[in-house]
Amino acid sequence: MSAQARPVFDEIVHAPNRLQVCAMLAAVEALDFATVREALAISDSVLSKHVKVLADAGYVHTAKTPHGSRTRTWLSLTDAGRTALDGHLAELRRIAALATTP
Amino acid sequence: MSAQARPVFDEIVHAPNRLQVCAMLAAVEALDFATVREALAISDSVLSKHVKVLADAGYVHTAKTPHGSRTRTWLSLTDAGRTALDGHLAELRRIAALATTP
DNA sequence: TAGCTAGCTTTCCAGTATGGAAAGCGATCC
DNA sequence: GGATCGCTTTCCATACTGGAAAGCTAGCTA
Repeated sequence: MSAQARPVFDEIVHAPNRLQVCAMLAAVEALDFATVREALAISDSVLSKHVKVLADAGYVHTAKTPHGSRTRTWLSLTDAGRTALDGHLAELRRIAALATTP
Repeated sequence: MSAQARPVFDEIVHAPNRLQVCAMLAAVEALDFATVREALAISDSVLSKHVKVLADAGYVHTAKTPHGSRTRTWLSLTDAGRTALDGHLAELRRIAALATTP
């Protein structure tokens, strides 16, 4: 799966919080907004803005589903998002490899 | 050697250009200013500022040596720098591991 | 129907980071 | 005394972050 993606440094994915969001989402089908927000310990507004950045980039898909009486927003990584994350992680590995004396 | 450093996310190391500088320096004894600047394809001022940030954090040591008639500035990772880099890479690996479905 | 609430969104408002260009500076070289 | 090299620092403009607060919508509740 994330075997050999083309190493591409992706600024959108690199931001600390977004990197974590992407990594969390990559492991599962979907996660709801509140779960991610609590995992990262950031405010609603901040997560909302990061999700918007990822969604605008086409990396994350959001879906609102009725949950009990309320609505719940589910976040999931799109194919493009997975490709971007894999590529970015590959680039990080490449850079990390520089840190190892030949 | 960078086997199991304590995973600590380091903002100073995380910035793209600085991450590369640290990774490059980790692999060798030292590199000179111009070599690093060309490798990253950034301006003098930008590299100088990043080096200053790393030096202020105690992560990089700079030394000027006479080279021919001119002076050359050598950059090298300090022990603290290596520890920070190793810890940061460990944290990135930890995050990356989240991206792998259990 | 008029509130009230949960669950995001958007706006507002700093504070910080980044980058290039240009000006500086000390040490040669001519 | 210039001109250069090799960084440093300053200047300036843009972009990113984050929290607080105001907004919005849908579904209760009285």
